[in-house]
Amino acid sequence: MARRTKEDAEETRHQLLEAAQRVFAEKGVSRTSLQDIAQAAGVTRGAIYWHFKNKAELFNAMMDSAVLPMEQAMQQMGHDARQDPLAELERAVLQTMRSIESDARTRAIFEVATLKVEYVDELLAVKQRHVQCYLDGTRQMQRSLEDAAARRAVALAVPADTAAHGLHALMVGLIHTWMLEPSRFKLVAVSQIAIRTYLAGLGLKF
Amino acid sequence: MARRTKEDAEETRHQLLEAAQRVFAEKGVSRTSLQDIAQAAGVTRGAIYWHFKNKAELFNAMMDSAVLPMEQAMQQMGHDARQDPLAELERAVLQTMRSIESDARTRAIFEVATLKVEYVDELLAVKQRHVQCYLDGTRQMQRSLEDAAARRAVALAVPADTAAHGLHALMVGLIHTWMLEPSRFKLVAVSQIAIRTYLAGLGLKF
DNA sequence: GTATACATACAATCGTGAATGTAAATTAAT
DNA sequence: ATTAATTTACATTCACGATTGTATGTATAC
Repeated sequence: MARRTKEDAEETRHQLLEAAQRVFAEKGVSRTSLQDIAQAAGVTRGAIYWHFKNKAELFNAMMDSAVLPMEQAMQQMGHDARQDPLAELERAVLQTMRSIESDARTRAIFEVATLKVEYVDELLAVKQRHVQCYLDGTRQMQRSLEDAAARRAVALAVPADTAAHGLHALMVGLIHTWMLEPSRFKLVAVSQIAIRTYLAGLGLKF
Repeated sequence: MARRTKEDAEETRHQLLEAAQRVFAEKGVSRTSLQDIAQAAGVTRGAIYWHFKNKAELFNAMMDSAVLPMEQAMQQMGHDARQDPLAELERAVLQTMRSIESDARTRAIFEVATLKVEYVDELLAVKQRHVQCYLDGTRQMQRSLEDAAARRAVALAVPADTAAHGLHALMVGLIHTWMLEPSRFKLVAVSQIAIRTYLAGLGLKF
């Protein structure tokens, strides 16, 4: 074939990301060949090698398309001093859970990230991004918890950083458990109860 | 080579499981060939095909060697009516965490199970075993929570099954988070605090 | 002697990356 | 405004190594 317009190129790039998400979720990352993705996107492998260096970079780009929006949402927490930091925290967490439970794209990408990829070799960089995301998340949570405790004039039952680790682990565990068997419970509903239970244990009430 | 005694055969089988654990943890499941494992065990692929049908069955056998003992420990919970079910629950959970944090074999296998395997195709059966293990675990936890509440003559703050889901998710999340970056926190110490915090939120005190 | 516990050899497939081809879109020159 | 030159955005082809499953060989324990 031949040269297309820039908009067309962006469109095929987008199609490739969509196809990758679908096929990765279906077959797992290591078992899908670039041929599989190209075919699902209606192009050949040549197109992939034009837009991405290799499978790892394609995978990275796919993750970015889902994770970047969430990171932004997390970053915005705590910027409005009039809001209760606890309410903001809960809102952010439940919004994430809602996306995972209801949005097919987000769910597929989380499914890949939790069950259908091996974090080795080239994909170690992706794991490092997860680590960074996790560090940022716990730091943000720690601040929210400290602010909430101060506003309520109570002391946290445990050190704030440890409390944040636990809260983060609770989120991660809820997502992983739900991914294992989504029919077992309602992610948003159970998450809300679990988080409020944990916060209550810290001495924080709504 | 040639026929060896039955004890020798068992020994090579054991060596194969050990080698599989090491190499899987190093390179990920999909990227390790049976040749890699055979070489690490000091035999050839023929030995593997003699003892196991294929890579999936070898993987299954390896998981069993680590998971079966833990399942037994969980099963034994609640069989002694004189013990506080909450103390038993905590003991079981922390024992698991201790194994993961201190025992290299257990840690390697959990590392593979959480970060270095894709649950697709032939390995879907392994995922189903995880699901079963998860269902058994939450059921057991639910019973312990109900018993503990009854013994203390208090009502749980939330439905028992939901409470169990949350507690299980907390464990899973702690393990996953720790695996991502073990240097970030002490697994046993943080787990104890997090679990006690959650239980306090349920209205249960030690 | 025979079944066992492997080792060795072989065929067939698959995925990758690079090389090469090519038609259309852009740009520059006239 | 044409035309020519040059990129662009892919498609096609090829060489190569890596794995897998199986088939067959073989020495030894029983």
